[in-house]
Amino acid sequence: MGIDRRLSRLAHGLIHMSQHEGVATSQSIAKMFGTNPVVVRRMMAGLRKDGIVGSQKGHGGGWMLTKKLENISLLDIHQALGNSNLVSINLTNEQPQCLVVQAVNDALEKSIIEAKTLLYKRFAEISLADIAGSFENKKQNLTENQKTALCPSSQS
Amino acid sequence: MGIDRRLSRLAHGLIHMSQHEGVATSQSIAKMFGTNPVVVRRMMAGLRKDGIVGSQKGHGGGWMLTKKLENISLLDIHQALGNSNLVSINLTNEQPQCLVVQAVNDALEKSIIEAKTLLYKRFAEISLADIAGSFENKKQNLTENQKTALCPSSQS
DNA sequence: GGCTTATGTAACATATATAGTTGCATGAAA
DNA sequence: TTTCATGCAACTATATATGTTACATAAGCC
Repeated sequence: MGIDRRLSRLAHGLIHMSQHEGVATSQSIAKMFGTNPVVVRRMMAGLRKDGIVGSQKGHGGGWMLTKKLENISLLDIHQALGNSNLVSINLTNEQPQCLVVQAVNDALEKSIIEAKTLLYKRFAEISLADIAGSFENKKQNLTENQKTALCPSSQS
Repeated sequence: MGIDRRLSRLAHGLIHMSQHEGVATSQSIAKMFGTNPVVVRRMMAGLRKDGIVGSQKGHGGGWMLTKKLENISLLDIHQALGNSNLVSINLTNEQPQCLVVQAVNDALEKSIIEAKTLLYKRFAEISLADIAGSFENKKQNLTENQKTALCPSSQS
C-alpha cells in the first residue's frame, strides 16, 4: 500500500478551517500541506460527499465546514476517503481449497479484524474538537510571541 | 502500502514442509503459491537469517525447517520479513512546528500504536503448530477420499 | 458582456512497495 | 563433467497515493 497521508492532512486542514472566518480556498489549504490545489480538491470531494464540507464555486468561493468539529470523528474522515486497507497484510488467494491455507487465513483474518476493530473504535472516539482541544491546551503554555509563529501556513 | 501476501504464503508453505520428509525445493514450494522459485528464495532468505529455515545447495538440496512448528509464531515470520508498515496510515511531515499538526499526529499515532500492539500480541500468541492443529481437526472430519485432494500443490 | 477567481475533472507523470521474470554465478551430488 | 539446486543482480509489471498540467464550468465584479 501507498503512503497515505490524507487522513492526517485533512484533520490538520479542517481544524484550521474552523479557526477562520469565511471560506478557505483549495490554494490556501494546499499551502498547509505544501502541495497542489488539485490534490486538496480530490481529498475534499470525499468529505463533501459525506456532508462534512461544502464547496462554493466562482469568485469568493472555496470550502467551508458543514459540521461542527465535535461531530467530525477521525473515523468519519477515514470513511469519507473510501475504504482503504488499513492493515497491509493480505491473505493468499491461491489454493483456496487447501485446508492449510484456510487455517492460515482464518488465523490471520481474526487477528487483523481485531486490530482493525480497535483502530476503528479509537478513530470513532476521537473528534476533531478533541484534537483541537489538546492543541489549545498546549497553546496556553506559550508566550504571545511564540503563538504568532505557530502555523505560518494557516495564516496566508 | 502494497498487497503483502508473504506472511500468509510462508505460513502455508512452512506447514506443508513440516508434513513432508526431507527438503523442499524452491520449485515445489513455488507451486503452492502459483509463482516463481525466485520469489520463494527471496522470502525464505529472510527466514533463514532468523534461523527459522536452512538451505542446502546443489543436487538434492532445498529448504528445511530448523525450528519446530510450535516455536514459530506468526510474529516470528512477520519480523523475519523485515519491518513493514502494517498500518497503512501515515502522519503528515509538513509543518512539523504547527501545534495542530502535532496534536493530530499524536492522536493518530496513539491509536495506530494500540492497534499495532494488539496485532503483534495476537501474532506472537499464534504458532504454526496452532494453525496446523486447527487444520488437523478439520481433516479428521473428512473421508479418506477427500483427504487425498486436500492440497494438490503440496504433493508434487 | 467580459474579466477574474474559484471549483470540477480528466489525463498524465512520479514515487514506492510487492510481485514476477530472466540470466548467470556458485556449490554439491550423481 | 553433467545435472540440479540455491544466491543474487537487474529488469519488468502492477497497484496506490501523490503531484502536475490543462481545460471546462460557475459565480462575482468591473
